[in-house]
Order: sequence, then C-alpha cells, then structure tokens
Amino acid sequence: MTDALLTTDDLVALLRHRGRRVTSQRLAVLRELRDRRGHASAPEIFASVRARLPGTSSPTVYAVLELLCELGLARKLELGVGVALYDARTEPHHHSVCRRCGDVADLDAELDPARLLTRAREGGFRPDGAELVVTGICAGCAGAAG
Amino acid sequence: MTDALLTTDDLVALLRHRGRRVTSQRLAVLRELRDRRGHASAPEIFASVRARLPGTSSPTVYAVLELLCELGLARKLELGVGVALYDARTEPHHHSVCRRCGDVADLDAELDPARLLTRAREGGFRPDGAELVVTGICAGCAGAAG
DNA sequence: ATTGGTGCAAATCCTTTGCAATAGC
DNA sequence: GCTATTGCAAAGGATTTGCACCAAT
Repeated sequence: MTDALLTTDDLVALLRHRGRRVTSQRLAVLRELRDRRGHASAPEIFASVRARLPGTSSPTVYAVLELLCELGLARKLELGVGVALYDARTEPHHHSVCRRCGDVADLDAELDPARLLTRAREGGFRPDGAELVVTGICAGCAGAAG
Repeated sequence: MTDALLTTDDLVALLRHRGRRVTSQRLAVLRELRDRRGHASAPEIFASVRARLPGTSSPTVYAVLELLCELGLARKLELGVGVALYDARTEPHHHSVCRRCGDVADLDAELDPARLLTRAREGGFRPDGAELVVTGICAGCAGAAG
C-alpha cells in the first residue's frame, strides 16, 4: 500500500540507462504528475508545467507522458471522461468514476468484484455499474506480427 | 446468452410510452446499431444512416445515440480507442480491446477475473492487462443532489 | 397549432504532425 | 558536432452548440 512514487533521481537514472536524454521538461512533467498523486490530464499537466517552465509546449507534454508510460513510470487511463488521465501509481489497481462530476478515485486491487464494490460504497460512492476492460493483442495482430 | 436485441416495434412502443416522438432518424439509428451487433462508433453509424436516409445530420445521430442510452437500449463504451462505441447488447458483459488494431470483442459476464482471462486466451487473444472501472455517483455529488 | 427534433454551420477541445531551431550528450 | 527533443503552427477528428426550420403529435 506504499505509494512507490518515483523520485527525480529515479527518472534521471532510468533515462540514462535507456540512453534517453535528461531534459528539464521531462523532470518537470514527472514532478507535476508525482505531486498530484495521479489522475491528471495532459492539458492540466501542460498548464502546470508551463507555469514553472515557461515556453514548454503542449506536444512536448504529450510526448513526455507517452515516454513515461513506455518506461513504466506512469499509466494512461482512458475512463470515458473525455480526456486521458495519467496516473503515477504503477502498482495494479482499479478506479471508480463519478458519472456526474467525473471524479476518479482509486480502488485497490483486491480483484474480488463483490468486495471491490463494497469497498467503494464504504467511501460514500454509489456504484451503478462496473466494466472490466481486458487489454492485449488480438489473435489477428498476434499472428500477423508476432 | 440470447442477444435480446430490440426490434423497431419495441423502440416505437418505448418512445410512445415515454412521450417522445417517433422519427425516421431514431428508427434508422437503432436499426443500424442492431445490424452491426454492437461496437459501432457515432461517425460510422452516421455514415451508414446517411446512406439510407440522406440528409441526416451528425448532431442528430449523437442525440439519438444519447437517447437510446437513456432509454436503456444501448450502452456507450469508452474504451480508449479514440472514439466512443455504442453497443446494442444490454445484458451485462465485458470487453477485450486490442492495443494494436483497436478491435473490441465481448467477454461474457462470468465475473471471476481468472476465468475471464482464460476465456479470452482461448480465442487467441493475448491479454497484457485488465482494468475494472466502477461507475456511479461519488459521495460529494450524492450529498449535493442525491 | 405546438414544440420537440432536426439540419446546417461553426465552434470547441484533445491530440497529433511537420519542420526548423535548440540543447543534451 | 550529432541527433534526439523541443517549440511553433497548423491540421485532424470527435463531439457539442446555436439557431432557424420542419414535422410528429
């Protein structure tokens, strides 16, 4: 249950190890993501980063977020809120989404669905549906390209 | 496991019962959704409907799809493929999404996650992740207006 | 006759792309 | 110095909005 959020040093080490360059934009985006403790959209991160590091561009923010996902430092969440959210918590866990205000909250990964719903209700959330999305590579794509 | 897809007559009856008007656009959108057996995007439905019913507009298609969801005749799926998909199958079930080609397939609602993954693999799908999204009304919104 | 639905046009918003300039190695 | 990254400008695409017209009741 510890957050295991990454430090700036972790990112620097990882980038070096992968032969990728260390840039102030990359550090700034990670820092922003870490400080918000998850569930921030690219436009939000863009605005915050730009405040600290003027001149930063929106395409750069998207590129950095994609890089962080590739490196396994972040997860991209597409929960039907209209924007993609980025989550710095990398341990497996699930989410609840409010239909009215769009608020996203974490649900820990005790995969027993009944328990998960009970847990959500304990926080005052009123579930009205649950959907499991399994991602991967389909049979056709696996055959075509390994 | 029967599909329980709705007929045109069902829609007419439901619209009348709710005091909503019966229009050719509404019938056409439902028909298109039914014929595709799920997982169609608004732009796709728009194109098909327009072929049958020239002059139909894109905003109307969005409005009708939203109405169908309100009436419980369709489900809106936002699976991170870049577009919202609409599903005429209303029984609870889950989905697999291919990271490469975006293909969406149904997974039946045997909620035991392990069995679900096994089932997905049987079809040649290679799962690499699963996320459960619980929708509902959060504590704040429930308190404010619930 | 009423007014809910529709069509059109345009706007909004997130996200991606092309290319020249810059900065990390 | 090389070349990955960046910034800028612009494009792309899904979805929404405003308003006048039309058609279902």
